[in-house]
Amino acid sequence: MSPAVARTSRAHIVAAARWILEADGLDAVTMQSVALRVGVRAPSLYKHVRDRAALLAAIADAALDELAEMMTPLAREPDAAAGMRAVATAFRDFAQAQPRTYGILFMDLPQDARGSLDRFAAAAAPVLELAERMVGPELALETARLVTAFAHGFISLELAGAFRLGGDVDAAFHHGIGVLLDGIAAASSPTALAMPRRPGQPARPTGRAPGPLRTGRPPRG
Amino acid sequence: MSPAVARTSRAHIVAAARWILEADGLDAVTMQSVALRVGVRAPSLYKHVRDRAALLAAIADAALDELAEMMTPLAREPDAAAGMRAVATAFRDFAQAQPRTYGILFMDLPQDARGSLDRFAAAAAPVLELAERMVGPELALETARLVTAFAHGFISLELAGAFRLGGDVDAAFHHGIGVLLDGIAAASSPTALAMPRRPGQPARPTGRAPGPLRTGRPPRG
DNA sequence: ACCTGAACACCGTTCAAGT
DNA sequence: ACCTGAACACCGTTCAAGT
Repeated sequence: MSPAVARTSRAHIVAAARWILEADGLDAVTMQSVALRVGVRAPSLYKHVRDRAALLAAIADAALDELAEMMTPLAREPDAAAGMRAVATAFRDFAQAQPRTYGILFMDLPQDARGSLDRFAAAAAPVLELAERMVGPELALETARLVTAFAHGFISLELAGAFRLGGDVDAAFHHGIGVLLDGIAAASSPTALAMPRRPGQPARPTGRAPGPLRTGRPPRG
Repeated sequence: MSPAVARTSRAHIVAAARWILEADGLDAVTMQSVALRVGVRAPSLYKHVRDRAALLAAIADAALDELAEMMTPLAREPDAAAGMRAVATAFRDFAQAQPRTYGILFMDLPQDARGSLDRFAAAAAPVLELAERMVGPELALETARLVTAFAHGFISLELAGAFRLGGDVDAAFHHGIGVLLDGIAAASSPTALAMPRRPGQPARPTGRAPGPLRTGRPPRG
C-alpha cells in the first residue's frame, strides 16, 4: 500500500560511481555495477540520474566543488607568487590522489553545460585572483590560463604515463613552476629584469598594474 | 576453391576508424561502423586488429608518426627559441585540425605500450633538442617537459571548452609561449637578467652549458 | 588466408506492472 | 514515489563453416 520509500539517493549513487571509477576505471562504471553497490537494480538509477553521461558529469561536478574548496583559502597567501605555487601543487596533489576522477574533469563538455562552466569558473577564481595580484588586471586572464595550462598539461601527461622515459618528474614540475613564475614576474614589470628582486621585496609591483606590455616575443623571421 | 583474397588491410581499417572518429566522435567508432566503411563484416576486422583498443592505439600511433614528421624539420631553426615557438604552434595547429584524434593521443597507455612510448620519444625529440640548445643538457629534459606540458595543457583545455569564459584564446597561447621562453632563457643564464640580449646575440650561451642552477624558487614559508 | 553468419555475454535504456 | 523484471537495440568478441 505505502508507496515505495527511497532506498537510495542521487548523492549516494554519485559516490558509489565515483568509488568504482577510482577503483576499477571508467569502463567499470556500469549502471549495473553502480546499482549493485547501491543496493538497487539498474533501472532504478534512472529515477535519480538522467543517464550514464549525466552520472559521470555529476562526478565531475562534485570533484570540481571539492577542488574549488581546496583552492579558495590558498588565494589568501600574502605573497601572490607563493600562493600560485601552492595552488599548482594542491592541484597536482588532488589529481594524484584520485587520478581517474581527475581524468574525467576535462572531457568534452556538452555545449549546454551551464553548471559545469560555473564550477570551472569557481575553481579557477583563486588562480585568477592570484594572477591579478601578480601582473595586474590587464594580463590576469592570460596569466591564469598560462599557469592552469601548465599544471593541467603536466598532470595529464604524467597520469597518462608520458613521462616514463626517465628524469625526476617531481623536480620537473617544481622547476616548471619556478620558471613560469619568474617569466610571469618579468613580463609584468620589465624593470625587474634589470633589478633582481631582493628577499624582502614583494613580487607584486606595489600600486596599480602596468598597462599591457609586449612580452619578449620577437617578430617571427 | 581459391582462398579468400584480402579485401581490406590494416592501414585501410585504421584510416576508416580515424575518419569516423574525427567525423562522429569516439563512441561512433564501432567495429560495425568501421567494418561497414571498409566494406566488410565486423568479425573480419579481428584478422587485422587484435581488438577495439588496439584499433584506437593504432590511430594514435599513426597520428604520433605524423606529428613527429611535422616536428623534426622545425628543430633545425637556427634560433632555438624561435624553433620552440614554431614547434608549439605546429602542435596546436595539429590538434585543431583533428581534435578528436588528438584527444586520443594521451589516453591511458597500457603498461606494456613499448611502441607508443618509442613514438612519444620520437615526437618529443625535436623539443628536447631545442631545449638543450636553449638551456644546455642539464636542464634540457625539464625544460622540454615544461614546454610540452604547457602546450598540451592549453590545447587540452581549449578543446574541452574550458576557455569559453571570454578573452582572446589565441593571444593567451602566444602570450604564454612568450612568458615561458623568457622564463626559460632567464633560468638558463642568470646574467641574462641583468644584460638583456642584443638582437644579434644567440640565445644559447656559446659553449658548453652551465651547471644545474637554482631557479628563483624561494623556500616556502 | 581471409571472410561470414550465428551465437554469447554484456551493455544502456524504456516501460508496464508492482508496492 | 520509487523499485522491479522483462524486453529492446546495440555493443565487442568468438568460432565453426564457407571459399
